[in-house]
Parts: sequence; C-alpha cells; structure tokens
Amino acid sequence: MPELPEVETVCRGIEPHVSAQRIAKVTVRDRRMRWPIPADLEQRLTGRRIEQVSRRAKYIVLLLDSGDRLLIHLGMSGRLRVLAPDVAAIRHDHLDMLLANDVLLRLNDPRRFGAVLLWDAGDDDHELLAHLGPEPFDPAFNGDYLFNRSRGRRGAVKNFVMDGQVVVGAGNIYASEALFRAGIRPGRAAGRVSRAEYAQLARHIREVLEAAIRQGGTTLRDFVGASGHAGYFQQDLSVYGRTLQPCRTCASPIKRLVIGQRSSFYCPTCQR
DNA sequence: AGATTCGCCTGAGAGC
DNA sequence: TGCTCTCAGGCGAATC
Repeated sequence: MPELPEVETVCRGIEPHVSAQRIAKVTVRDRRMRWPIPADLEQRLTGRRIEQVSRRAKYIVLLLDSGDRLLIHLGMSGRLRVLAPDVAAIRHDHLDMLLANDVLLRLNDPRRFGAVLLWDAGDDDHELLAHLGPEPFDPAFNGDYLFNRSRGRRGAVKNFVMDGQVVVGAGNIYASEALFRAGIRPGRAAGRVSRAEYAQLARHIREVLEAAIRQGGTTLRDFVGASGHAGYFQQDLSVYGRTLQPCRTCASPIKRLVIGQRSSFYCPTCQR
C-alpha cells in the first residue's frame, strides 16, 4: 500500500524521466477510478510539457506548461511506472502518457481507489488539497502543534495523527511505528497525551518517514520495471504486523488492537 | 466540531 | 486444483 514514503519514492523515480518532457500521446483505457478520469484529460494533456514533479501528502503533482496540474493518487494498489513505449497493456492499466523522449508513463490500479484529477490553472488550491494539514517535514509540524490541536479530543491518538487534516503522511504502518518509538499506546485519548510526549511523537513521525524514504518505502513500488518486491524498510518494522512476536526491545509479545476499523500494533510494556 | 461508520474495489492468502 | 471466504486499507461522504 503506497504511503507517503512510497509516493515520494515514485516522484523521485519518475522525475528524471518525465521532467521537461512533452506529452505526445495520452491513452485512457478505463476511466473508472475513485472518481472518473476527467473527460477532457486527453485534450488538456496532449502537447503539454511537464514542468515539475512534486508531491503534496500522497498526491503526485505534475505541473504543466499550461498552468494546469495533473494530480495522481495511487490509492491502495496504484502503480505509476516508467516503461518502454512498446510494452503491451495489461489488466487494470488505466492511463498511458507517452512522452516525447519515448518514455511511457503508465498508471495501473486494480482496486481503483486511486484518482487522476486536474487542478485547473489559475485556481489557488484544489478542493482535495485545501484542508490538508502540514507535511511532516514542515517546521510548523512539531510537538507544540500536535499538543495544541489535540486539546479536548477524546478519540484515539492514533486516529488523531492519521487524520490528514492534522498532519499528512502518517498512514497506518508509520503511525503504529512512530507511536512505538515514542512509547505511547495507540488507543489513548489524543487530548490526554502530554506536550512532552507529543514532542517525541512528532520527532518520531518525521524520523520514521525519513528513514522509510531513504530506503525506498516499505512496499517498493517499482517504477522502472515490472516486478514489485518488498522495500527495505519492511525489515525495520518494530510492531506493525508482528502480532504475538517478541518486542525487539523487551521481548513482550506484540499486541494487535482494532482502532477505528484499522489494525493497530503495540508493545504493552514499552508503550504506556 | 468531533467521532464513528460506510462504501468503494480486487488480489492474496487461508481453509476446505 | 479450485472454490469460497476473509481481510487489507486511503479517504471522502454521510451520519450520529
């Protein structure tokens, strides 16, 4: 499942192949995604040049010379890959962009939780990005910020940090890992976590995401090839998916708990 | 406003 | 081998 580090890895991976390239041909095979791929996508993209590749939360943002921005979200199962122009399409291939340098940028998404959207030139913001919280690497994201935002909130601290309006990029895996590193149980009420604990939590959210980006993500989304294999960060997971396995710090069995419909993992000894 | 639930999807893995 | 069942999960929308 692509989380922020995977999306960042994809952005860095495609950037040298697509930046400053003109889009020669656009093929949409299946418009059905989370929202339908816009009907005027082909017309708005064809002939345009890609000026910049960036990321906001888990959205890939391609800035075009028209001023429009193409937003791509990979959802749960999306893959964006750089291929040779003659690679045959397979099931669940939704979108092709053939670039002037003969690079084929192809989006495949079996579960269709992903999205392809246009952010119109001239619009200050896009509705889906307008209410997002800070990036975890933004200096504005720190312990005091989390502490202030969380006062009065009775929901679980794990849900709080996974809320994209609070901070982006702390998906299920990384939220669990950061809470472990900070020694905070995931089910605690967000409003009852101390300022000092939030300072640790903010630091660990940032660090765990940075470490994962350095290693190319937990689930490596292979953008220049066909095979997908586990990213190196997988082996660094302390609690996620390790139910009943011994804590690497204290050997207590890791517990699994469902919070807000999602699996959460924690060490009952190291986290309080 | 905050918290909770629902729904969208298909592939992987388990069980038989 | 092949079927059925369960689970996974980002995140917007609806509801409480």
